[in-house]
This record gives sequence, C-alpha cells and structure tokens, in this order.
Amino acid sequence: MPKISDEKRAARRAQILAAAWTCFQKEGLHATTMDDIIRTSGLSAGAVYSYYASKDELILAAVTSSLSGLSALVEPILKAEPLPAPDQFVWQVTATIAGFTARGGYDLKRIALLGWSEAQRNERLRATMRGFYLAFRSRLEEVVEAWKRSGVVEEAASVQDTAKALLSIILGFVVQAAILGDVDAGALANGLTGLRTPDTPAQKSAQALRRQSTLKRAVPEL
Amino acid sequence: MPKISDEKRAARRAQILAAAWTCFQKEGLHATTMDDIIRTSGLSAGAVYSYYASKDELILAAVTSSLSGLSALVEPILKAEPLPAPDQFVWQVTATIAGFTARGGYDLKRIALLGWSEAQRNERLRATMRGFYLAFRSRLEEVVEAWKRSGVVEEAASVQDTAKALLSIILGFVVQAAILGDVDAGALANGLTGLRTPDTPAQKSAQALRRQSTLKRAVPEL
DNA sequence: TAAAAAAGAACGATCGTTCGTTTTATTATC
DNA sequence: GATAATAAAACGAACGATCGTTCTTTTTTA
Repeated sequence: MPKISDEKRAARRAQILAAAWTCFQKEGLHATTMDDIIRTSGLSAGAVYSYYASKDELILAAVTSSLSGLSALVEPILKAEPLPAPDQFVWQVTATIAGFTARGGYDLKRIALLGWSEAQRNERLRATMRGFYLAFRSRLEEVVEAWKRSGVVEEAASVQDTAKALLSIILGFVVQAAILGDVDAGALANGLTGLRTPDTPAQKSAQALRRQSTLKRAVPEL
Repeated sequence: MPKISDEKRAARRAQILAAAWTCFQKEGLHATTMDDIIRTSGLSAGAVYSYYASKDELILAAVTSSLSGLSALVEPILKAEPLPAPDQFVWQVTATIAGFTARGGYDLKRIALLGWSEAQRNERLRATMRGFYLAFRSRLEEVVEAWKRSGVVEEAASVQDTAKALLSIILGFVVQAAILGDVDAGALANGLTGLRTPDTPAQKSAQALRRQSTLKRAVPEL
C-alpha cells in the first residue's frame, strides 16, 4: 500500500504553511494568489489542494499557527517564578514578540495585523481569534491576581480592568511597531513608568466618577 | 458650457466615499467589489470612475478621511485647558474614539484595522499613515511636556518613550474593542490606575538595566 | 503492480476597468 | 422666452485579466 508516511505528510503540510506565511506577510492575505503559494511551496496546485482544501483554510491555518506560536513564546513569562513586576513583565512580553521577527524572516506582528483585519469578515477566523485572546486575557488576570498577592498591585484594583489595560498595551505595541517601526520593548516599558505617578486627590475623585457616567461629547461631522 | 457646480461635485464625491465606507467596513477592503460600491452609491460605474480613478484611490480616500476624522475628534482634548491627568486623558481619548462608532453606523475602529493591514503592501497608504501617526505622537509628546510642567509626570521621565506608551495604550484599545468588543474607555482608564503603583528599589534597578541590554531569548520553533 | 500522490493544463467565475452611447444642464440664437 | 447647439456627466454593457479550483494524466512508492 503506497501511502506516504505521517512524518512526510506533516512535513508537506508544514512546507505549504511556511510558503503561505511567506506570501501572506509579503503581499497581504487577499493579494497573495494561490499560485503565489503554490510556486513558493515548490509543489503543484493539485498537491497543495490535497493538503489544504481552500485558500480560506490556509488563511485560518496561518493565523492560528501564529497565535499558538505566540502563546508558546509568551507562556514561560506568564508562569515565571518569581513573577516580574508590571513594567518588567510588559517589557519581557513585548520583547519576546518583537524578537519573533528575527526568526526565519517571519514577522508575527504583520501576520497579527492581517488576521485582525480578516477576522472582521471571516466568522470562523473571528471566533478562533476571540477565543484565543479571551484565553490570553484570562491568563493576564491570573498574573494581576499574583501581583495583588505580592503587593505590587493594590488590593482595590479591578483584576478584569487591569488585565484589559495590560492587553491594550501589548496589542498597541504590536500595532505601533508594525506601522511606525521605531518602538522597542524598552521604550514601551520605560514610557510606562513615566505614566506611573501617585494619585492626587483630584484624580481619585475623577476615577470614582468615571465608572458611573458615559462621556457625552459632540462628535463633529466628517 | 454645462459644468456641474463645485458643491455638486463635492457632494457626489462624498456620496461615493460614504458608499465606500459602508462597503469597506462591512466586507473588508479587498472583498468589497467596485460593483458593491457602485450599487450602494446609487450611481453608475462610469460616474464613480469619473470621480475616483481606481479602487486604490477609493481605499486611500476612505482611510485618509477616517484618519483626519479621528484627528478632528481628538484635537479638542489635546488642547484642553487645564489638561486632564494621564488616566483622565486616556479615558477621554478612547471614549471619543469609541463614541465615533455610533455616528451613522460607521465604525472608526474597523476602518483603522483594515487600514493597518492594507498599509503593509500599499506603499502610498503606508506613507500617509506613518505621517499621520508620527504627527499624532508628536502631539502626545507635547502633552507629556505639559504634564511635566504641572508636575503630574516626573521630570526624569523620557518624553518620547512616554508618548510611545500612551499611543500604544490608545491603539491597543482600538484593537481590543474591535476584536473582543467588551472593553470601554472606563475599564481601560481604571485598569491603568491598577498598574500605577510606586517603584520598589528592585524595579528602579530593573529600569536602569532595561535600557542598556537587549533581551536574548530562545525562540521556540513553530 | 496497484493505489496513492503529484502534476499542471484548463475552466468557470468574477474582478477592476473601459468605452461607446444616452441623458442632462447650460449657453447662444432668434 | 422658447429653442437649438453643445459639452460635460452619467450610464451600463462588455472586455481582458486573473483568480480559486478542478480534473485528467503522469509519477512515485510500498
């Protein structure tokens, strides 16, 4: 029975996925044609289609693998003992994300931007992504809990909101680094310390107000 | 000589651009066809093409107008007297961005994500965007300077880095709100205060170290 | 040798764009 | 002031290019 071995099959899939990554980040998700991927992979159309049923499947695989790659990368930081303080933590996470770029010429940040964009019209991709980021934010909540226990975050702080702020900082780094290219993890963490000054009484009362009211603002016409 | 008036011309352009916005955010930049835009604009193909030379032109116009719309929206906050404290400032900016969504069903955040993605392969768009965000960050630097003068940010902080951190938080909010949808300006600002605790001596030394070394980390295989 | 795997030419669908025609609105003429 | 002349503006069918995918043929391998 002439059937290819499981290792060979996995290798072929990886070969095609790598080609897809290369093309996607070079041209974008929609601008890369199947022919681009086929030629880059070194295989034929028939071969590629016998491993991935459609282009959408390939897009999903590319984004999913980048997400799980990110997960694997950041995981060690999340469970480090002792847990680094917030600034240090943000520094480590963003530096790790930035460092991924070096690896084989792939840029995790670019794939992330492409994925976010695509997720808005691709329901399956959106669900996958939502699940991933929600899970990641849960992990961040655990981190905040740990900070509370060790006293670096005060007990009164909202765990959910703090995790949201953390995630914003990390995601924002990805965007800014991808678009402007002149930010690094050190600058971000350093800039964060600049924002971290003790509350004045006026700020305290503003915080209390903030959670109750919704900002009503005149929105100018386009 | 039957020539349309300048107002009529501008109105037609606005009509087409509005149709493009609607389609782009519903289907994405590449998935919307010119026929989509043409039909929702209520005009003919020939008419649309006499106002915008190509689809790329329309994409650029859509993204550019969303950027300048954002600018106009945020500008009042930047020059407010007195300038709100950091948390309050972030709250106002993000609330304004979020509030834009309500306006006519257009979601500024979605267009932003689409634009970032497209900017990676469209050189003209990338240049436009870069210029916009750099200018915006300069404005943020001025804000940080003002904070320093009023004492809410300590003198030793780096203006550039603090502005980068600020921009990250804002951009991250846009991403998180667009993908997860369960964040609001209040949660973000509130979460930021949770991160804002006084330095311990250990953190101080970590900051000093951070700016000098580059993180060397083993990046696992995909 | 037999069946799975790879190849690659070919297909139908769809895209962005064009271009010959029709409509519309302004000006010149009587 | 009604009408004819005129040119911009709008129309929309049609085109060429290109896309994702299929399917028959050839090659490979257990």
